[in-house]
Parts: sequence; C-alpha cells; structure tokens
Amino acid sequence: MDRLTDARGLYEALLAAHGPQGWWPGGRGFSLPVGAILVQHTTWASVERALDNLRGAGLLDPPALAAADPAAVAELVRPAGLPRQKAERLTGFARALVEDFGGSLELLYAAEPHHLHAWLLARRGIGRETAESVMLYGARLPVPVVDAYARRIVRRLGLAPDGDADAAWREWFAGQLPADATLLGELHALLVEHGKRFCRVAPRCTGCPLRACCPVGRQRTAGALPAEEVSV
DNA sequence: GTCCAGGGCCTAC
DNA sequence: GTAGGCCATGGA
Repeated sequence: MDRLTDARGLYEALLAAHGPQGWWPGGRGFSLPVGAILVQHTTWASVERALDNLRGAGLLDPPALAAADPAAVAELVRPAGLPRQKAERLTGFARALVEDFGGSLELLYAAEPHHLHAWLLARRGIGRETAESVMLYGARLPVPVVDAYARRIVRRLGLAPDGDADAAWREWFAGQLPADATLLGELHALLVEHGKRFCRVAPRCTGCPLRACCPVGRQRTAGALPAEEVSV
C-alpha cells in the first residue's frame, strides 16, 4: 500500500478495506437525532434496543416524547446506559423541537445551516460531534464529523494538521474532500469502524489494512511503541 | 475483573 | 482553555 498523504487517500483506503458502511440510509426520521443522543458513550447494538423500547411505547414521535415522563423514558433507554441523563436530554430535545419547529424535523433541517448548528448546540446533551452527525446524516449537509477516532487515526498516520484546534481539524477534512454529504457520511462511518477494529486507545494493529502506511502499525508489529503515539 | 464504547456537562485551576 | 470526574449499561 502506498503511503497515505491526505484525507482523500485515507477515505479510499478505508473504503477498500471495510466496504460501504451505509449508516442511517433512511436518514431523516425522528429516530436519527434520538439515536445520535442515545449512542453517546455506548455501542449501536445497545442503542437499537433502546430505540425498540421507545418505538414500542409510541415515543419515537416528537409530541409524544415531549410530553413523556423522563422517569418512564429512562426505563426505556436503560439498555443504552446513562438512563436518567439521556432521558432528560431526549425529552428536552423533543420539547424544543415542538416549541420551535412544531415538531417538524423537515422544518428544522430547512433552517439556514449556521442557525441549525447553533440551535442544535443550544440543546442540552448535544455537543459538536452530535450536532455534526445530525446535520450530516439528518439534514444531509456536507459537514465533516471530527470525533476521537478521526483524530486518533489521522494522528497515528502522521497526517494531523498543525495545531489541535477543532477548526484546524475541520479545515483539514473539509479542505481535502468534496462537499458531498454521502462521502462524508461514509468517511465518518469508516473511521469509526476502523477505529473500533484496529485503532483503539491501546493500539491493537494486528491485521490492520493500513499497517503498511501507518507508523504506529509498523512499530506495533515490530514491538515497541513511542509513548506519544500510544497516548493519542 | 478490567477496559471502553459512534460524548457532553460541570467544576476547578 | 483544559484537565479530570461524572454519568451507567453491556460486550469483549
């Protein structure tokens, strides 16, 4: 494998290695922002059980969730962990959606992107990463999602931008990739998939398809790891 | 038993 | 601005 030098090469290498991930292909339903909040600090398998519980209770509906008792919602989302916290965040999100957009995600997504971003960030429990995920997969806006996996993988490949500011990372991705929500959605999914399998906090590079072009992967194969690479 | 997952909030410094 | 604790369940 040739040495990777940019985001486009990374995307193509990950796509070749892992294939299309197809996250949230249906995209625009209420389960998307709900899932984006539920998935924080847990696995998607756990989220699906929580979503099933909410669906069974008729709460995958903005007005119904807005009116629901957070304590009852907490029991339904318990499989996804942090139940009290996530129940408050979900009911709060639904209330704001009903109050500000009549419960319509279509109207929310139709807002000017800057306002959409600001509105999402103003919701309790929605930070940068969750807001960007909703904008990318829900509103289908070409927004790169810069998460811990993206940073770790790019750092280990020796491609990280100068400085570590959010803006520098966003510019690093946006400047090298087309403004294409489908491509950026695949890239984020591929980075997560690759990170889970081969680029965790403690490097386990065995079998990593990027090993040949990754300094950490090569050193991992050889044995020792530089401390600054292990700790990224 | 230990680690950590498709984060974000709050507090202290 | 940033480091550290906290939230809680479940799978590896």
